[in-house]
Amino acid sequence: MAFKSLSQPRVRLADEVYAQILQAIQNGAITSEDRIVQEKLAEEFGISRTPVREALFRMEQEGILAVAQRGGFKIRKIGPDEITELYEARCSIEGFAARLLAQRNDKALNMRLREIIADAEDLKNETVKAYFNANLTVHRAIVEASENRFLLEFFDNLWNRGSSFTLFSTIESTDLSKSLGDHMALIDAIESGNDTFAAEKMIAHISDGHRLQVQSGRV
Amino acid sequence: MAFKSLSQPRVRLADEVYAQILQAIQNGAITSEDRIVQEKLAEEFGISRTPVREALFRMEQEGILAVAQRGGFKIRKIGPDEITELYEARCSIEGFAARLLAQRNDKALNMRLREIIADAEDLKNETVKAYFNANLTVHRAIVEASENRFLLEFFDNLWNRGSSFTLFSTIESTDLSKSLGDHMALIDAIESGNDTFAAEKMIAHISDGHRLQVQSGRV
DNA sequence: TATATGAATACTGTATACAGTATACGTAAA
DNA sequence: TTTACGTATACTGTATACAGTATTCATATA
Repeated sequence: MAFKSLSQPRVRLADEVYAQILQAIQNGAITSEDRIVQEKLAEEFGISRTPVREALFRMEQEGILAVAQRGGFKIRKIGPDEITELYEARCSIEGFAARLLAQRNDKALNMRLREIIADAEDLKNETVKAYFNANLTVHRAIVEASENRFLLEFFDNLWNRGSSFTLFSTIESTDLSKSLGDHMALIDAIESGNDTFAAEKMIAHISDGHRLQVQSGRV
Repeated sequence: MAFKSLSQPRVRLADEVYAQILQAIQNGAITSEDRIVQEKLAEEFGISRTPVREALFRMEQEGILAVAQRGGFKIRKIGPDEITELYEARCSIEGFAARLLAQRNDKALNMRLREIIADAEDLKNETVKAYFNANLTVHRAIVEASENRFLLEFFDNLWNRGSSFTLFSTIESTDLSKSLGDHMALIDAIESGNDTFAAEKMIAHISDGHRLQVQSGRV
């Protein structure tokens, strides 16, 4: 009789702290007005400063947090220039992912992506948060399907920044039906097997999203 | 009379440790056979474990180091699949940088890039290391010129991995004259103002480098 | 000779102490 | 009332201690 393996990597408090801070940023419990101080957070968690400090450094390195005036960290805000660059970086990562998928031209995979898009856009609640998650699910599925761990790591890096939540949410929920068509058109382009065309379509899609951002005045 | 500002950010030991470890990896003082242990390194540096530990975590997060069997870290090796993905990620980043430069079509900038290429490829010593540095200088200049901080961060992330030194060195130094032409051809493509063409040229150039890697049997 | 077990050592995660720097606040003087 | 200065507090970087887990080694037994 075989037993189930009990071997597990050692769980670190720093990782749990990281996850909780990230969640607090995403659900608004920590805002861009807040100053995140090692000692204060350690007291809140009831642990020592060491794992808190390690988690905060990791988030700083990932661009989620920045050093605050008077000590501590804050959610890293980005200006219009950096927002443009963030969208450009998305074009680079996700455009190339589309290119790789078009080269592979895997029909079953493309069908699966269509299902993911349909599922993700079947929203129960048309809130900003629900829309952000749907958009993230779709775009991440495409990059994940490219099976390139670096592109996925860079994608997560871009989307995990605290400001991304508000940035990448669709501007108006009334765009939903339009957006649904847009995503399926991406799979159409991938299915064409033309890698440059697929990349261009993804780049155009993301650039459109950026244009909507600028037009909304949110930046 | 005005005085020179003395205000400087606080220097951290962890940053100095990071720089020294990275340099030791690049010049071969630390090899892929070595196991890097927090306590051992702290003793060598004559400091406590805390800054060493922070530096090692940072390198692990950047993909330079990986957790070793029996404790400690080692240089993160990558297999053939990951090498392919690393070149793909380069295509994504550097291809898009070329695209942005073609869109900008700044003649003075392009001239400056030509000078950088000529300088970088005027090698005094045709060693693997010299060649790696020349190649890095050229490719990084192009990404830096794109003025997108995310692309540059991702570029550095890819090139800073310990294995990158051997990966991205040109196979044979006799390729030098060919390589020199290749890089200038990239600027030709950028100067054409055709963004898709410039991107394709960069992608082809990097793919060629990957093909040479595979043919050399180094992977 | 091979295997099992106990002890020693290696290594790490976290807690806490200490020292230094930055900032805020209260008070006194102009 | 404003400014300057001293003190208190905030905050952080690093050192060191402690405890737990993993690995290695030596010895005993089969």
